[in-house]
Amino acid sequence: MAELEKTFRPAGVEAKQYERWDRAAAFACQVDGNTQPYTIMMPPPNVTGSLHMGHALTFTIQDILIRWYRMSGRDALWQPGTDHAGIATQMVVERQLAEQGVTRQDLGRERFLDKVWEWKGQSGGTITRQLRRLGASADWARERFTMDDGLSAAVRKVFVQLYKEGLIYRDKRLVNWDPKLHTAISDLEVQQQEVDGRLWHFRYPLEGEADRHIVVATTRPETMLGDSGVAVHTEDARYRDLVGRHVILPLVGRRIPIVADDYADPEAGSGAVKMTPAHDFNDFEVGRRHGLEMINVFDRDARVNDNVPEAYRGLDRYEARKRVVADMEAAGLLEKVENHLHNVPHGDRSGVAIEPWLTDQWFCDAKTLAQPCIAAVEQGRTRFVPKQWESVYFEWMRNIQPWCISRQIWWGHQIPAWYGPDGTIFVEEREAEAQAAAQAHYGEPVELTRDPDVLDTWFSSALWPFSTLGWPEKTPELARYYPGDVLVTGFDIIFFWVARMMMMGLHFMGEVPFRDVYIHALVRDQYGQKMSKSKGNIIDPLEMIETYGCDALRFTLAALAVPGRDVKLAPERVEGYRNFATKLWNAARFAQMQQAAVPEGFVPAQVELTLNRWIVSRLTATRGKLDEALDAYRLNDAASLLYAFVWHEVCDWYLEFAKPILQGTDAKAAAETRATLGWTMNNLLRLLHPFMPFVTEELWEEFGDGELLIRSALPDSDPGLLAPEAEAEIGWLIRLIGEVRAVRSEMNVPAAAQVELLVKDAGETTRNRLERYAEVVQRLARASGIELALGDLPKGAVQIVLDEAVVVLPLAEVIDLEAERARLAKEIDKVAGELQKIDRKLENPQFLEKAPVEVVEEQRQRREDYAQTRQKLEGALSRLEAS
RNA sequence: GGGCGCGUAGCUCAGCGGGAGAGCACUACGUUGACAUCGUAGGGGUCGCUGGUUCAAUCCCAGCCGCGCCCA
Repeated sequence: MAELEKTFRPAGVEAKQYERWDRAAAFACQVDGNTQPYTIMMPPPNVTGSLHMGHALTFTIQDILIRWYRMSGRDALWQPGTDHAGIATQMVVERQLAEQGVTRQDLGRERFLDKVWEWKGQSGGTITRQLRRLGASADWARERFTMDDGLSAAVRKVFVQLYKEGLIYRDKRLVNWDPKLHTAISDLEVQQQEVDGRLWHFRYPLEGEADRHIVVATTRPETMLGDSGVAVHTEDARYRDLVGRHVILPLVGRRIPIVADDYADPEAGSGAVKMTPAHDFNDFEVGRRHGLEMINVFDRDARVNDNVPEAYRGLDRYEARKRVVADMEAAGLLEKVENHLHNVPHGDRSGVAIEPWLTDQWFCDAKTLAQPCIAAVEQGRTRFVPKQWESVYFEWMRNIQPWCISRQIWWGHQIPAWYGPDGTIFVEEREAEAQAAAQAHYGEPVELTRDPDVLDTWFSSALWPFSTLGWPEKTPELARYYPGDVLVTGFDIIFFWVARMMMMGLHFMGEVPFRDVYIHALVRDQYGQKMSKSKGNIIDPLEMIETYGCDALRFTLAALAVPGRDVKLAPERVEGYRNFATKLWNAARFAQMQQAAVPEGFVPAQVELTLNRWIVSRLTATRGKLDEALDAYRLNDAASLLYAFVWHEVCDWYLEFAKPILQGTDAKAAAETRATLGWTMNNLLRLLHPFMPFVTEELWEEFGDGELLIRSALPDSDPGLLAPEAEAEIGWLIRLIGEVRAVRSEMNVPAAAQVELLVKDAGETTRNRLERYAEVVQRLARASGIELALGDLPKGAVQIVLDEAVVVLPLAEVIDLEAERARLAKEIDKVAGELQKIDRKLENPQFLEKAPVEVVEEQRQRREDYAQTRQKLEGALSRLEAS
């Protein structure tokens, strides 16, 4: 490889390396292989989507895991794809048509769907293209779309089977109706929004006692047109005599009963509540209990319909509200109006207030399907990380409501249900089968009409963990990759994906769809605010990639991905990790200049120099800790380990210590160090690759073995490579240099000045080490020479205590004696303070008796170390006083 | 109202029973051939408050104060 440039330029490298991986089919799983699979089902992003920071986080995490386990020797499958996003996609295409003045009704269903497919062909690949820029190593050859033929067949089969098992049914119930999009939506697609509203208190006159009233309060006056009762609490003494009597509904004139029901809160307002069973979920339940009439007063646009007095018909619900209030006031029946902050349900796509509306819809019996899902998590067959999310999951699953799965739109899986002339329903996978069933039912062929509705998009997403593997066919993929190892997603999606994939997976596969569910946090801005267009605080991942490089963004996200905590992102963080990439790049550049390379047959266990044994040991230790961190989904720990190892061990010390050897006269030592440096680069690139795939693959061209890094193995984790004695020795060396540097700096010794080091009281080990590392110590501590101090010390010397020895810097000309005295005194104080704390413990009989022996032993050891240090420091101080 | 979580250095956060840590920011010095997207050193913390448990509490428990999120 040509000489590396001075800085790493991500742009060209990213495109080039991704292309190499792609060409080599490096993302492909090995269905016929015999290694253990590792499977991640990518929660399919919305086909209309484009990459935002939340995607960047979740897919970076998934990619790190998949690359790590691929390099661990597992047969990795990361199944990618997109979902068809029924409402969102239909809206996009309808908006385009609207620009040409065309509605979907103008085109008709079939031609409209052609348009949607056309749009999907042109624009549906945005998000997956952007995922590639993020470095996602998904098995793109296996990409699926929820509307693919195979996945659609799976949807029909599931629908039919659940219908025949009684777990899907048609029912007339209140649903969340979106009056703008004209479709029902599920509870989960409804967002509560806080609204500054009003609370109107109305007087309803009692039947037969027109001057006596019962006061009800409402935030939605227009719904009174559909009132069919008033409820009071069973125990409410104020109204006891009124229960069973009637009021005359003002403006309408309807006679409606007063019922006793514990839903009415005696503490709230007057204690009496109006009941509109056809337009409120709570009222619906109360109405059912008391047989109240369900009076639907709105049409599909939420305009008042013909079930009300003529004056209000055709009014929009908000116009109707004004009108009702005005008329009530005019009639003297408006008692008071209060300001009232309350939550109003809004459609998450349309943004308009949802109208609870009585319609015929298809429902899925989620409660029944949820039972095995609850058990699976209770039994630990699926595990949440972090664990506390279990309770959110349980809470949802245990209180789950029927799932409304039909949507009154065109884009999606049309419900495989046909109606006979008398409305009899025939649910079959294909029309011919429905025809046959109808013929059997009626005794003759009849004309059937297909249900025009489509299914909730999440109905098909729920099948993703097995439909993408070929189900209902018994494919080798299905046998091999189900269940998956982990589902990675944000907590806001537990109900959408996790819960529903669990339901369908358990029901149709008889086994959980994934062993682990790793829930990560949301990405917020640096102030902890949710990123949103209206706040203008969006950080665009693609912009970050362009500015700092993909590796920097990925490493940042990994470093901030603490389980169970929100990710607060600031561009400066990305910049910092860009610097890290540069640091790595320059270390590699140095290694290249030194012609570092792993020679044929190099065995790291056989290196002899302590320095080389040290770095082999450190790398091996780091690798072990990385394994633990990844296993626990602690990507932030993994990122810090890598950062600290590369920067603060390899760059700060190993390279510096290696320099004199590489440039020295001992050819054997130089050769071994060149080899070990090559080995170190080679192996740290492997460790870093899942986190920073591009820069590492690029450098691998220099330090690798000709194969692609993405397909290489992680380093050997042989504990035999650990070398505690080498770690002790190099640790001592680092401390020595650090202490000398600190003292020089504190004493304001000019950086360029060389200072002699004298060492007093050195034991044998220290003497040997001093001899061995004289050259590096001189170089890194800017020492002119190192001598053992045998006789008297020079006057005005600075003294450093290092274990049993005292390092002396004769700085008579430079130092301020008083300052040095103060420095030593301060250190003695610090050490004395520690000693005092330890002594208090050791003198406490309770401590000696009750604390574990190893803790007591540890404290004794610490005491001894501190005592030695204090003695040495005091010696140093008295020598200073004497001089 | 119910539930979950968070308050540790100026900022962003690790740690979560026995020695207060990192990154960034800040200050001083420094271009010695990998790197100024850098190097060396340094300052900076009653670990929100109050009690309790314990030989020992930033860490466990309770209460309080402040903040966030989810569900109703």
